[in-house]
Amino acid sequence: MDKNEIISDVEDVELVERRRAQIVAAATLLFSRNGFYKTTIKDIAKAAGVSAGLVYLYVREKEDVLLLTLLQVLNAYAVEIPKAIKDVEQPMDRLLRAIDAYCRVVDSHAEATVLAYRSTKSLAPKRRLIVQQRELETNSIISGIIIECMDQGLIKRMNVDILTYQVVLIAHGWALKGWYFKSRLDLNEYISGSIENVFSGILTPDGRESYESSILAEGKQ
Amino acid sequence: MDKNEIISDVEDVELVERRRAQIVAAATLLFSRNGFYKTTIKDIAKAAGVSAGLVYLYVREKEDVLLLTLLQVLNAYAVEIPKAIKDVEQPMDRLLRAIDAYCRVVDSHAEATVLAYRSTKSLAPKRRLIVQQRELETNSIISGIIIECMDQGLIKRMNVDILTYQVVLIAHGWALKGWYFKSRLDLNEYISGSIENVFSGILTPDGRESYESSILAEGKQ
Amino acid sequence: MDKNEIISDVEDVELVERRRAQIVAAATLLFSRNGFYKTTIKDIAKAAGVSAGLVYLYVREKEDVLLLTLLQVLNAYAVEIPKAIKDVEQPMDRLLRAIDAYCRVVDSHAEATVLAYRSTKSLAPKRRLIVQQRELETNSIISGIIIECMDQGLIKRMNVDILTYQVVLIAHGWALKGWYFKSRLDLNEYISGSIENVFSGILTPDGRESYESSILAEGKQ
Amino acid sequence: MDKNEIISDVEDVELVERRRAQIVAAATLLFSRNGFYKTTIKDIAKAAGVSAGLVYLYVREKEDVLLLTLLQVLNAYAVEIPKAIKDVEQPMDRLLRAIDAYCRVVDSHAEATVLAYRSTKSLAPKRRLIVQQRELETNSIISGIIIECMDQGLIKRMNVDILTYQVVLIAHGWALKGWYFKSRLDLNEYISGSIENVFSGILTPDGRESYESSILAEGKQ
DNA sequence: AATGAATGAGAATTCATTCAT
DNA sequence: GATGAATGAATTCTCATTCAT
Repeated sequence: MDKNEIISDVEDVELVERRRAQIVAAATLLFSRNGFYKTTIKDIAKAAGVSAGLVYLYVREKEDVLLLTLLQVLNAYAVEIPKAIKDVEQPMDRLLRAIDAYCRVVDSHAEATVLAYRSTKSLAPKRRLIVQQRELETNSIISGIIIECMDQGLIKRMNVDILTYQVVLIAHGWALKGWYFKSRLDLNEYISGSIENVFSGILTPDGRESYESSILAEGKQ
Repeated sequence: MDKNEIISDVEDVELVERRRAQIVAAATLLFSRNGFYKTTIKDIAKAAGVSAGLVYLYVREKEDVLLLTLLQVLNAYAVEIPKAIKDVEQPMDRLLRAIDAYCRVVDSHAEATVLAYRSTKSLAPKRRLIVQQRELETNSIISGIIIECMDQGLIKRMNVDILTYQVVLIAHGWALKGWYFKSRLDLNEYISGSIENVFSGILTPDGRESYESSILAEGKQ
Repeated sequence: MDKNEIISDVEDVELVERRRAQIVAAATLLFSRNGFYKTTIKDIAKAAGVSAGLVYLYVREKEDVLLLTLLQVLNAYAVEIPKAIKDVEQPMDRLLRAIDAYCRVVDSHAEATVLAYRSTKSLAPKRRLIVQQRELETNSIISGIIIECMDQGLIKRMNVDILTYQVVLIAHGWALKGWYFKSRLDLNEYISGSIENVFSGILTPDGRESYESSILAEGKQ
Repeated sequence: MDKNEIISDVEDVELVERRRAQIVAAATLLFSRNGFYKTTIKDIAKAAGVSAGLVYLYVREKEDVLLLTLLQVLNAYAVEIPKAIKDVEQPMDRLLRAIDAYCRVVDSHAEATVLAYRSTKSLAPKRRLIVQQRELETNSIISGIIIECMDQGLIKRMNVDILTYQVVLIAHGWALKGWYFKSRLDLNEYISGSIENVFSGILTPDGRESYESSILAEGKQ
C-alpha cells in the first residue's frame, strides 16, 4: 500500500531495498537541488554510482523514483515524531515535544520537505494519493495528541483540523520560507516563538476587547 | 523593476500589456493544472488563441511566462489587501480585514498560489529573486499592521516575523492544503477558525498551567 | 542579365536603386561579419534603418540580398581594374597595374571577397551562375592583358587560364588568408613579392637544372 | 589537442572512432553538397544509417560535426603529403612531389576542400583556431621543403610565406575554381602548368626587360 | 544482475515571409 | 510606399526508456 506497490524486476527483496536506498539517496539530493524535471535518470545513476539501466531494474518509471523519495521523507516524519513522544505521558508535554520534533525533522530534511511541496503535483494522481495518504498519517499523530489535550481540558474545544494544520504549517513553514527566516532567527527561536504564538494567543487585554468588538462588526456586515 | 525587465520585441506598450495578459491567463490555467514542465509553449499558445511564434514576441524564454504568471498572483495580493483596509482606521480591524482579504485572494487564485510554491524554484536565481522580493512586499503590509497593533498595545510584543508568517501561512495554507480542507470546512469557517486560534490562544486555564510548567521543564533540559 | 533580374514591387527605378544600395550596404557588413545564415533579415533591416517588411518590397527572398551583395563586390572589381589601366599603354605595365589594382580592391573589400568564397554556394544554381558569369568578366580583363603580353612576346606562350587564375588567386589570396598574412607582411610587400614570384620565376640556375631533370624523371614514371 | 577535445558520452574509444567516421563520412557529403546550414542533423543521421539521437552521443553540438569533418580533410593533407615525399632525397624532387601530392589530395577531397573555405568561419572562434592551427601544420611541411631548396641554393632567397601560399593556392585553387577549370584542362595539365609558371617564371627575355623597367617606374611613384 | 549504447518522440526557439493597417 | 505584428514550418538538442550483451 505504498512503496511496495512499486514493482521491481529483481526478486531478492533485500537487494531491492538496498539498491532503492542507494537510488533514493542520490535522487533526494538532486531533486532537491535541481528539481524533478531538471534531474535526469543519468544524473541519479551517476550520483548513485550505478548505470542508468540499473535504475530501471528497481523502478518502472522516473516518477517512481520521485514517489520513493517523497515517501522516504514522509516516513522520517512518521518515525521521528512518535519516537520523540514515546516515553512522555503528559499530553501537553507530548504536544510540545511533538511539535519540537516535527520542526527538527523538517529542519534536517528541509530540502526534501520543500521538494514534497514542489513535486507532489508532478506525480500522477494515483501516486499522489499515496503521498497524501501518508501525510495524513503524520497529521493524525498530531491530531491525536491535540484531542488528548482537549479531552483533558488543556486545550479549548475547537476545530481540530485547523489546529492540526496550524501546527503542520509551523513545522513546514520553517522549510518553505527558510530563505526568509534563516537570516532572521535560528531554529530554536523559531520553534519557541511559534509555539508561544499559537498557545498563548497574541492579544493583550485591550487587544482582546478590540478584537471582540471587531468580530462583532464583521458579523454585521 | 519587475515584469518590465522582461523585454519584448513589440514596441506598442498597450499591445504588449494586452498580449501578455492573454498569454498569462492561458499559462496560469495550464501551469496550475499540469505544472510548468508538462505545459508546452504550444499548449499555451493554443489556449491563448495565438501562434507559438507570437509568444516569443512578448517573452524571451518560456521561463519568462512563468515569471509573468507568478508576478500576476503576487500582484493580486499586493493590490487586494491594501484595498481591503484602505478605509479602515482601527488597527485591529485592519489586521482582521487584511487577513480576511488575504485568504480570499488566495482562494480566488488558489491554483496560482500553489503554483508559486511549486514553481518558484524552477526559476533561474535572478528571476526567483524578483518573485521573492515581490512576496516580501506583501509580507511587509501585514507586518506593518501587526506593528501598528503592537504600538497601540493591542498585541503582545513578540517576534514580528514569526507572527507575520503565521498569518501568511494561514492564507497560503488554504491553497496548499486545499485537498485536505475542502472536504472538511468552507472558507469562512477556515478564516474565522484560524484567526480565532492565533488571536485567542488555544489554551484553557488548566492548559496554560500545564503549558508553563512544561516550558519550564524544557528550559531545564 | 544580373541584378535587374531581381524584381521589385516598387516602380520608381531610382528609389529601387537607392533602397537596394541601403540594404546591400548593411547586408555586406553583416554577412561578412556573421555569415549569410546567422544574419537575419531583421538584422539587415535594422542596420539599414528600415523595417523588415520594406526589404521585401525590393527583393523577393533573402537570397536575393546575398546575390545583390555579391554582385556589388564583383562590380567593384570590374570597375576598379579597368580604371587602373585606362591610360596605360604598355602591356607589361598594364598587367602589373591590373594586378596591383586587383589586390588593392580585394584589400578594400576583403571581407566581402571572403564572403563570395563562403557564400556563393549558398545561392540557388540560377543565382550562382549569375555570380560566376560576373566573375568570368573580371577574369577576362586579366586574360586579355595576358594575351596582349603574349602577343607582344613579353610572356612565354602557355596556358592562359592557369596563368590568369594564378593572378586571380594572388589577389583573392590576400583576403582568403588574411589571418595568416596580416601578421607577416603588409599589402605592398605581398603584392610585390607575389608578382616577383610569378614573373621572374623562383629558381636559381642550379635550381633550374635540378628542376628540369626532376621533371624529366616525373615524365618517365 | 584537436578532435580529441570533442568529448563523447561513449567511453569505448574504438567505437567512438568508428561511429565518428560514419558520421563524418555522411556529413562530408552533405555539407559539401548543401552546405553546413542547409544540412540537418537528421539528414546526416539518416545518411549515416543511425538515429539522430546517436549523433549526440558522439558530438556535443552540430558544429562539432563540422569541425570533425574539416579536421578530417586537413588530416588527409597532413598524412598524404609526407607520405609522398618520404623516400625522396633531392629537395627539388621533394618539392615537386609535395606539390603534386597536395594537388591530388585536394582533387580527391575537392568538395571538402571547398567546404573548408566556405565553412571555417561558421565555426565558433575556438574551433576555428583548431582548424587554422591544423592548416598551418600542412603549410609548414611545404615551407620546410622550400627552405631546404633555398638552403641548397636551388631557389632564390625570397619571402617564404608568400611562396608557400603560392603553392597552397595552386593546390586549393584546383578545388576552389573547379567549375572553371574542369572544362578547360585536366588535373595533370593543371599541375604541370601551374608548377611551370611558378618555377620557371613566365617572362620572355623581352618581357623581363619590360618588367624590370616597369618595376622601376612603379618604384618612383 | 548489470551495463551502457541506441532510439525516437518531443520541446523550445528562431526566422523568413506575409499582410492588414 | 512603409511598417511591424503575426504566422508556422523547420531545426537543434534532450532524455526517458529499451535491449543486446
